[in-house]
Amino acid sequence: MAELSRVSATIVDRRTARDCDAVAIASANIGPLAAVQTMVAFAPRAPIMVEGDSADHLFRIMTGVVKVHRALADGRCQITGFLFPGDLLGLAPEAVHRHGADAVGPVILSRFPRKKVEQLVDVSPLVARLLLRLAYDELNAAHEQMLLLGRKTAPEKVASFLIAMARRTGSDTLDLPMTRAEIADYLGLTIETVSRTLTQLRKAGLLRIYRHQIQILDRAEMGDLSEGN
Amino acid sequence: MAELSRVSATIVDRRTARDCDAVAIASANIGPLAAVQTMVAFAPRAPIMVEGDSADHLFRIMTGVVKVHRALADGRCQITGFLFPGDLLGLAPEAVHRHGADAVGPVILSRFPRKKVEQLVDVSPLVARLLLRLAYDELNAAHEQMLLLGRKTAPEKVASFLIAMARRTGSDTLDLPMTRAEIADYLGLTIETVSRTLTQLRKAGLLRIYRHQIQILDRAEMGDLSEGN
DNA sequence: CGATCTGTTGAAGTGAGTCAATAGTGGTGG
DNA sequence: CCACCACTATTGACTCACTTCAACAGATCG
Repeated sequence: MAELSRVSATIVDRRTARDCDAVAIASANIGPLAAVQTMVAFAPRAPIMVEGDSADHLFRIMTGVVKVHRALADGRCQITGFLFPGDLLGLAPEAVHRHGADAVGPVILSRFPRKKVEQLVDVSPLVARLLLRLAYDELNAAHEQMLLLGRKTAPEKVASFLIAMARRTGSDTLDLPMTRAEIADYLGLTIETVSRTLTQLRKAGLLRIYRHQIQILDRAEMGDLSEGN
Repeated sequence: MAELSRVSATIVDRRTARDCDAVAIASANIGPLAAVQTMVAFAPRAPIMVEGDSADHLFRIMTGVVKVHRALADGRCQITGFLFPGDLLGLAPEAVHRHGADAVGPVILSRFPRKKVEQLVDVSPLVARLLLRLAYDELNAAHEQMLLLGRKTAPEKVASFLIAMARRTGSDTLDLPMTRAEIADYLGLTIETVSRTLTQLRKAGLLRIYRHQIQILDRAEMGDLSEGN
């Protein structure tokens, strides 16, 4: 793990109020776990978990965004999810990880020993319920993404992605932390198709784009597109 | 729910020894739940759950195969998974189902009230662990399928599917219960592409095909193909 | 024994990928 | 501080894997 020994002050200061809120909310949920956590920071693009790593820690995202992915032998990559402040990483009960996880931008995580978490599940039905709830939310998201990957067209995929991001942040003005390549690997497309589709949506008057800032102009139209209407 | 009042004897008798074994194994796992179960039977193609149904029961597949799916407004469908004897259905803790489930062939399920299950989670850490384990297994399968849907070619998809089915049954001779249309909706392809790809694999000497019976002749080659080598 | 559903095969079309050139951007060091 | 360099994004021309449309062949079932 490419772990940074010290957290740069500038990295922390750049975080938005929204991130802090999300962390605060998640802290309330995690309850008894708070006692045994350690902080860890990662530089942009640093690998947090590698496929095959032994899985002996649970992470919670404090600031920044993490991508979780699987790859084929020849390098083709599918990003299975983006994790945001408050989300958990490394819950799967396997001995070794079946997926990799990288920092998208600068990331700060809190880390718990997995054994402690498992003990808590046995002791506290509240923790068990929380983890079950989170697992099923993830499963639901995964199934939704399977529908996207298997059956949606490129414009529908991009629209779905932007709408989902807007729903998460609660704003129609997005500041995407990920590159076009990462969006492509998330949507099962190529960078070129993502780029072309974005300009196509812009020319149709649905978006305004300046690099990673994207503003959704016609939310209704975008919503219809994302659902295949 | 299109529920049959009586289970036809012929349906039951047609089940294989393998199915019965799977059920026996699953019964051992489910432990305390066994006391509150009811049996329900469904005819081939009968809907078991409809998107939007209230989710107040948990099912366990006793015999037969169930497909779980999501659809877009215009009818495009993605099958998110096939469930086999021993598998659970309807665990998600939402008030209403986000997915539909249909019987593929004749199906017998055992049904539990959801409230009872939730009570058990609170009382028994063993049940909590079991459900968590199952949820993460499903999540892992979903992520693997996302890699397939987003990044694999048609031959790789079909090979992956057949290898996975062979792994599940423990035999290289498969008797697929699902139609080409269902395979297509599971792999994000069309019926025609599934059909063409199967004949292509057959002509390459990797398969032998007679309708729903498929025999994997070259397991190594098929495995390589499924992993993108 | 016809009607209907499922599966196969062929021909033609197309959405997204590939290859390639160019234009922006951001970080680094002289 | 700015000039360079490497990286990211956009755009165009072309290709191709998969889809679509269509015809037909087997199964299955009343």
